[in-house]
Amino acid sequence: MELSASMERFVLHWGEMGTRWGVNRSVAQIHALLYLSPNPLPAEEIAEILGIARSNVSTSLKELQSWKLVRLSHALGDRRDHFTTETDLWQLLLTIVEERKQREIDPTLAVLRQCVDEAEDDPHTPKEVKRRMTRMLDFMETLTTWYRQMVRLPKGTLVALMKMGGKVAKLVS
Amino acid sequence: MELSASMERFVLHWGEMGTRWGVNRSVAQIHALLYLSPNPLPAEEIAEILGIARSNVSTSLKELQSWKLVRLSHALGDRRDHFTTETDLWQLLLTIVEERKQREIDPTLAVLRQCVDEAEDDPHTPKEVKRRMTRMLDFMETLTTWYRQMVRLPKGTLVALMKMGGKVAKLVS
DNA sequence: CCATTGTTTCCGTTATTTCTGAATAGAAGA
DNA sequence: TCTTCTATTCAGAAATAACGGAAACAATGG
Repeated sequence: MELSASMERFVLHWGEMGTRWGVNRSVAQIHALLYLSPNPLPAEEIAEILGIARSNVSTSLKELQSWKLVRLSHALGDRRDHFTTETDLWQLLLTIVEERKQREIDPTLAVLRQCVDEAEDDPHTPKEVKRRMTRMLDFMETLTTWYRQMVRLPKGTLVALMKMGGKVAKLVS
Repeated sequence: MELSASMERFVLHWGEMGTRWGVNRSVAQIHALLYLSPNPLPAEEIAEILGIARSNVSTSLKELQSWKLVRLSHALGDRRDHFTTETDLWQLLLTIVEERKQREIDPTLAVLRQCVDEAEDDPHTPKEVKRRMTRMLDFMETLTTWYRQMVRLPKGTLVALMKMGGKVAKLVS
């Protein structure tokens, strides 16, 4: 496959965005390419299209697989692995959020609990500081509780709720 | 100010999290420190506490100010600038989201529109690819529309909605 | 088995980012 | 005006991350 101008723009921009969110450029580019590609691509071809080393593609695909963003597939009569990514963007979003939660939010909650516990009866930590740590913990717990409930809803409900936008506010009043 | 063990843990972890989200370690550490600090801190003191160069603190504070996460303040009889950060975490979240939207989402939408336009009558871009670009654009527009409506609600309403959790789903059925 | 094809790992190189210390600029007070 | 205190800028050093190529490894088919 040869990239058209707009495909190239898409892929390059995605790579750029990746770096701003803590994902390296190659990884993000590969993800973008797979998202656009109508058919699964073998690593070799990804390397060619993006002009990066085959080994780099291998590493990046492993990374993407660890994020559950890329799946393996095979074509008849072809020994090579082919790769695809989720094309349902709602599902994609949920996967990314879930994965980041597990990798970053959960450990952060653990650290916060540890901080709050440790500070509890430590005379070196000012009262106000304890209060702020506790507030941060509570805040993040509120958000994750909300997240857990939202993620459990059927996807259709979720989409419908979002499309309602501000109208949900009526519920509160 | 001297950091207690739990304060140090908090600050270090925050720094670590920063790097995972595209914010550099010093910037995130300074933000964490200011969040904990009961009173505004001068740059000099921040440098001492965190053990980083004064110049680095200056740069990082500028960065934080550009994100609207840090404000300047002054103490009587002290020529030095002092710095504080938002302690209302809802407000903090909104600020970060708004800023990232402006810096990353809006430009991405622009690029996506450009991609879709350009691909429109370009024979080199397969039909399916066009469809996927369009789907991405629609998806991100749906999310930002939702965001714009949510952010307009009074903070109390927002909090209340979130605390309701999955119960809002009743609205849909 | 062996040859071939495909994949991953490893390590040195390159590129990028972050950080520091020195120099500079700017304010405030004497 | 001169001095002192504070803040910023900047060039290079240090640290980190990304990348490529070679070699090792694994799987398949003959």
